Amino acid sequence: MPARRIRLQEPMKHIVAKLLSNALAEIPELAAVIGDLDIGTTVERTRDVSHGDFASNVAMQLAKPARKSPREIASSIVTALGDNEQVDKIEIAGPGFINFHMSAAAFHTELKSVLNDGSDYGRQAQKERPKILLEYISANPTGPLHVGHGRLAAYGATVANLLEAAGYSVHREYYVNDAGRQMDILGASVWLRWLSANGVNIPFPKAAYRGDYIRDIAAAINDNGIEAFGKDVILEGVPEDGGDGKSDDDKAQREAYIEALIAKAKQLNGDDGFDRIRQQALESILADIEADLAEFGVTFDKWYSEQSLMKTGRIDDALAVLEKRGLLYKKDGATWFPATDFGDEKDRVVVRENGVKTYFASDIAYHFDKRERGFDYLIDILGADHHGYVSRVRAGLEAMGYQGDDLEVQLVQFVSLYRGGEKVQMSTRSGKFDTLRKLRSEVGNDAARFYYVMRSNDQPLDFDLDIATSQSNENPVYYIQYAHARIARVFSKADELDLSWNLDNGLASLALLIAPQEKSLMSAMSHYPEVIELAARNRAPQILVHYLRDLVSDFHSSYNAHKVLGDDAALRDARLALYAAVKIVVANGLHILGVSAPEAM
RNA sequence: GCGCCCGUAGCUCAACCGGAUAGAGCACCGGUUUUCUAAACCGGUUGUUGCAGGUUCGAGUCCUGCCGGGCGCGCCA
Repeated sequence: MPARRIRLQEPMKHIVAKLLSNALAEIPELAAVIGDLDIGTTVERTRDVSHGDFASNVAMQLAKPARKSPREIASSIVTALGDNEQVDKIEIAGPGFINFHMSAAAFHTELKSVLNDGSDYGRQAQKERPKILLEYISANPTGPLHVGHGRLAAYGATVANLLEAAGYSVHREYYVNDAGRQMDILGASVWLRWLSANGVNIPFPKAAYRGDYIRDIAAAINDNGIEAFGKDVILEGVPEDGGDGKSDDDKAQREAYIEALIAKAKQLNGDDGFDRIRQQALESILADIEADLAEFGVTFDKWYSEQSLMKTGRIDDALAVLEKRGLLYKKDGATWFPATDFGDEKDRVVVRENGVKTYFASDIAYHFDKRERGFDYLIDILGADHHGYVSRVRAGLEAMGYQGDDLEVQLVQFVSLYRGGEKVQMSTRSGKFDTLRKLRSEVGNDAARFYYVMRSNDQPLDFDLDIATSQSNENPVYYIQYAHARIARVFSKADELDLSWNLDNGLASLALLIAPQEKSLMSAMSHYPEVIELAARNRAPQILVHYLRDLVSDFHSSYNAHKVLGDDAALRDARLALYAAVKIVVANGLHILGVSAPEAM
């Protein structure tokens, strides 16, 4: 089989932009006032078919600098545009829009590109820069992922796919908070559950990790060398646990209790012994998270460990850089970073009075390290509750000598599950439906991936389990997948009927596709590369979701209106060519969303 | 109190660095298959874009104030 030649076709929109640029270049008085206006951004798809296929508002944009009326400018541009085989008609309309009616030949060319490029259709040529580092999820490794992390996962993975399709190099990274106090709490939690399983029952701290998975980890750890100390030995000198209340006293007492037990765990097991428990717990949880995500189609180029950041001295290095620049000061025994000098609202502690470096110190070092590793542009995808960190991490980057603008943060709002019209409670204790794994097993990976990105990330998401699991027309993910399966069925039916598809004949007969449904389907299909570009630029997967639904709707209309496997071979082959192309576009779009494109349903 | 995000049709949501008459799905009503998958299609109804101003050729989109909701404001992570 000959290698298929991949020719990365520019989106149709760029064709129009290029025509406009060429025309403008021929009009000196306009060329002089374009400035940094990007002609491409003036071109958009029309909403109304009577306005043609594309419209540009460039004449309106240039009206002010050129000090002429928009229509006058439009008129001279249209004259300079002249004739082109890809454009049937150019009109000036409304306040000064230039409307382009594309030729059938232009759409046929696009259809051929789809068939030629196949799974690469819609992919743009590789850009050298910026090299993007996309960090997402980065959930603490203290337990299984919950449904909120699922949204971060689906959103991050899809944005990464979109950016790659748009030609960027994307490095996917998960930051593992495997250092610090919470790891101690995790270790102590597992230790106490292990003791309990070995007959030593210590009142389980309210501030510890209480999930059942902790017992499972405790049961599974290699406990060689761990000793079941007596209750009185362990509790000696340890204060009582605090109450359930939200008062500062209760809180402080709960902290004191777990803190004392952590100290005891280290003392009795030795630092090495406790470290072994802690690391086993961590590895077990990380393995679970990684497997969970892999099943969900979410993978990373690097799992970046906070421990490694410490061990390699990068945190100390970062603090040394700040120190050298005079950007650290002492107050109340702690070391502070003057974040207010860089636009944050408060100064921040980087080393606590007790000598322990804060999470923020790691964060500065980590983001500094990202830039030092050669990534030009950093995107962090965070839960909406983390928005307070944005300005301080930016401040850190700036203090380290980079631009704050090098860091973009996309915040993802919370997820609520609904079943039977009722909000599903997700507290860990009543915990019917808290984990991503449970959600995936109930609704399936496809529906979960799809629903998570169906809404804009800055809107809270109401995830309706009834709709996501229903196999009906209420469920958009099935609607789209069904179109793909339907097309696959047409081709297998053609084989059954011995109506083998002649591609060349089909391509030569595209001019027969003149039904309104077919024309709008061809037009819709040609949007795809622009949709990818737009969705990538806006970090907005829902744009792709909406597009696919619209595209598929056009397909279903066409399918219902026109029988494909008819007697007229030329028309049949042309329609099969169209459907083959639609199938490719649907598959490509679903692939970016991480949703399967089934051949049969 | 201060900061960030949000407010669009009965419901859930779109709307491309500001563009032409603000669009879909669901729900509701009626219709379509001797034909390639009816998980489909066709037709019908839905708006003071939270409120009030401002910026301009043009505002759901930008600015100001207010109302309503979410989140954040630790020597926690």
